[in-house]
Amino acid sequence: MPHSASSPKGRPGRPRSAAADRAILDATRAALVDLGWGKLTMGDVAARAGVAKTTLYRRWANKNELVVDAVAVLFDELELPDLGCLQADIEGVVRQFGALLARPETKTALMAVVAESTTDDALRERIRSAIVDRQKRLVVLGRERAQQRGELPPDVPGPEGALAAARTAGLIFDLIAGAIVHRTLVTAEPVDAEWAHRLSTVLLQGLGGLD
Amino acid sequence: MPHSASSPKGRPGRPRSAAADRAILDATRAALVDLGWGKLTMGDVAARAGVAKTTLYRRWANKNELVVDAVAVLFDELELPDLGCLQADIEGVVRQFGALLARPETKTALMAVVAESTTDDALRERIRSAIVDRQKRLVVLGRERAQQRGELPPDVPGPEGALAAARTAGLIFDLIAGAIVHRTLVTAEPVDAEWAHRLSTVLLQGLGGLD
Amino acid sequence: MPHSASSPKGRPGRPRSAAADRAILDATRAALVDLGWGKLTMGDVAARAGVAKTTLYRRWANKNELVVDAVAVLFDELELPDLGCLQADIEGVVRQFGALLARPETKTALMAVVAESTTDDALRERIRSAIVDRQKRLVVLGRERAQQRGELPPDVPGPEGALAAARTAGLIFDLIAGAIVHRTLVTAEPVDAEWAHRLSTVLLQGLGGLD
Amino acid sequence: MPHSASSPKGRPGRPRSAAADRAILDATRAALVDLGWGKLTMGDVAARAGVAKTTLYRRWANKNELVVDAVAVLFDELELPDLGCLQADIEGVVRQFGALLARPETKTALMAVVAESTTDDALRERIRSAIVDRQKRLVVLGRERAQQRGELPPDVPGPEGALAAARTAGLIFDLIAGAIVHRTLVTAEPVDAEWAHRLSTVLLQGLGGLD
DNA sequence: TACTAAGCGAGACGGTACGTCCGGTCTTTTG
DNA sequence: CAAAAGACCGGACGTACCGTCTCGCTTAGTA
Repeated sequence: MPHSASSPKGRPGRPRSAAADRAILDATRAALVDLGWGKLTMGDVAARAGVAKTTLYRRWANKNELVVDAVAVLFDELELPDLGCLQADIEGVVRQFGALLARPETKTALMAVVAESTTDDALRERIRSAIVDRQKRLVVLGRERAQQRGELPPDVPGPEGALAAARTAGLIFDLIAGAIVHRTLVTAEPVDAEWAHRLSTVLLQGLGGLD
Repeated sequence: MPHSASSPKGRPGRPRSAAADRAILDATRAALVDLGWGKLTMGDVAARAGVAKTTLYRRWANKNELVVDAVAVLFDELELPDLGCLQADIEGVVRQFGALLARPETKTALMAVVAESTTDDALRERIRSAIVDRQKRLVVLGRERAQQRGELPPDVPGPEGALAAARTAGLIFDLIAGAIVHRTLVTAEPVDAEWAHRLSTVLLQGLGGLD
Repeated sequence: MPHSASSPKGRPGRPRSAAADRAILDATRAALVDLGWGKLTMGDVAARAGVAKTTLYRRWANKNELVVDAVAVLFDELELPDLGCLQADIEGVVRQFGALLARPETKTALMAVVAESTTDDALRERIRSAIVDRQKRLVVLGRERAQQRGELPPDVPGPEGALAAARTAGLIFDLIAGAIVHRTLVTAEPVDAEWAHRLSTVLLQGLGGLD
Repeated sequence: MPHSASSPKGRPGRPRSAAADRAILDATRAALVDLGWGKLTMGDVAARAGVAKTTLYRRWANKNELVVDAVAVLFDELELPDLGCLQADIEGVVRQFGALLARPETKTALMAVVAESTTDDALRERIRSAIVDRQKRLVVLGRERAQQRGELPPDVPGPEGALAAARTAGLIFDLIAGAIVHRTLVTAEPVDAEWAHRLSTVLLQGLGGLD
């Protein structure tokens, strides 16, 4: 998602190199792994990508924008495979997310980007739209599937029902994502099958208590 | 915790100024609030503290060490007030932690420090010992209190019982801290009384399901 | 004479700014007059030149190199005007050199640079090639003119004659330059017409005594 | 000549260590040889002397004062031995001065101190009184001896005679000292017996031509 | 086929902060 | 008191990046 002129067609002049785009994003992720956010430099990314610094700045306004774009795509690989029952589905996605965060590139990328966002509202917004909100779909999808299977009661109809559903989805998202992130980055212990099972057990059991 | 020579007594030469220590740490926290990690500069901290840059470097080897030390103390204020029942205790600590993270200084500090730690093992260890582990005591204490009240069954005696208890404490810590951090820093919505209540409800209900 | 890549043609990238070169050298001379070698700082020179400090360091490796280059050109203005007879020629060049060293920029520059060279062989070589050797031409030229006028006997032919001529030229150069420098910088009295006359008289008279 | 309190006797308190004085001056000369003026640091001198920096500053107000004092004594060893005739006397003192300046400590010291003086009038005055003027006695003494031997005519009596004598002495001093210094420090070739002989020849022959 | 507009590599540019070093002062304890 | 030790402030050092700029050259589409 480099910030280019809008009309991709018929613009005069030499077109941007798609290969450069790819090389830059790959180089950014590689540099992030090797160096972390703080030590990553635009010059180094350019050199890794075999590209001039100008080519970076023609596409992204600054380091933040570039890194967020380079990182966002990493989180798109999460899926909710249908494993037959809600608990299995939850465990599956927990393990997936845990595995994702176990990779140094994603770990570094996520934390760096979130940290930088604490004092940069525009960046925070970009992160939310590019990364976080795209994953909430997993919670919504899992809930729908469970309702179809009869494991969860259907939504209360009407606006207050929808509101309650949204609130619960938000809580679950914070719980799952937060627990995984905390275990990975702060506690620094692995998200293994056993831990995923215990987490999903607590969640399922606990959610019953929310009216 | 500046890295000073060990023997505080009878060393020859002019002793380090304790006032400078304090001024520097205060200035660091203030700068962190105003500027965030990335923009914070040693020169600025020195100027705020009314101190020469050399005085900073005499005490801390670099920015990371200084900021971690400046930040660590902020998390010591968390307590577990006895509110009569386990749910109230949990809600209380959740709200406390939420309020703590709502302050810009703590929010910025925590994330910055954690992010930096993803590529710096020494820093990660320093964080864990200086910040994280000191808060696990809250979970342990809450559990003991609830057992005394009869709200939770006593620990199974023997080593495997202790192990199970430790594992559960770890899960709870990740769940509570993770959810609060995630809500505050990623979802960017407040930890209010209502959310704290829902979280504690899920937790209490869910914990019953673990064996 | 900034230390740049050799080929001035067809090099890729933005070319060095010639205006910056000039501004820096001018600023260096000005700073040298105002502050002297010891107090001269690269930051100050950069500020006077309206240039970033990096631009200085891109061209010169350090203060010494910069100042020598800035100073060297000052000594190129010396000439040997044909005043009709040898004594007048000598007096002319003595007065010229005296006037040159009377200017604070040249005085400061020369001494500073020579002093620094006493412990820096590379610097000494740079000075000799950039400043000193270029002035020996005056002695050689004056001798040739006087021989054409018949005021001095022609060189003895053969290698030993050339050697003797070179030795004498060296002695004369040390005598003239040394006396002027010493009077200006150590004795700190002016090189006026009368002193120039007395010096040239001693020299002319004295040179007759060499074989 | 450290700037000490005036009364050396009966002062209360612990007396200054004379050993420290000597150690400091020796260390200063040594440091000057090793490092040159520019790189010489007070801390280094103190360390070499096995003395605290405070002890330096208690005796000398700053680097300049210390170095000039350390250097001045070096030039006191010049003498004018009576070799029987004027030319031999001159050659003798030329060789002596040449040998003196061949030593790195004197070479460095003299130039450094002179260079620093070009922008510091107080320092220049201190140098003149401590170093230069003390050597003019050699010229005056040589002249007197030659007059007693009948090699030079006696001074013209009266004030204008004295003035002329002083002027000539000044010229000779500038010529001799200047030529030696220039050859040693700029031309960077040795003052050997042959060169000394040629210099004295030119001088003696040339001086006959004055009035 | 030439023209034109933009992309591109290279690298200079003005800034800003880094972490180090030194000058000269101040504050301790020890003699 | 002096001396040794060393902390202190101030300020310059030379380096590293940032994000911008100016070159000469390449690569399209349009005339």
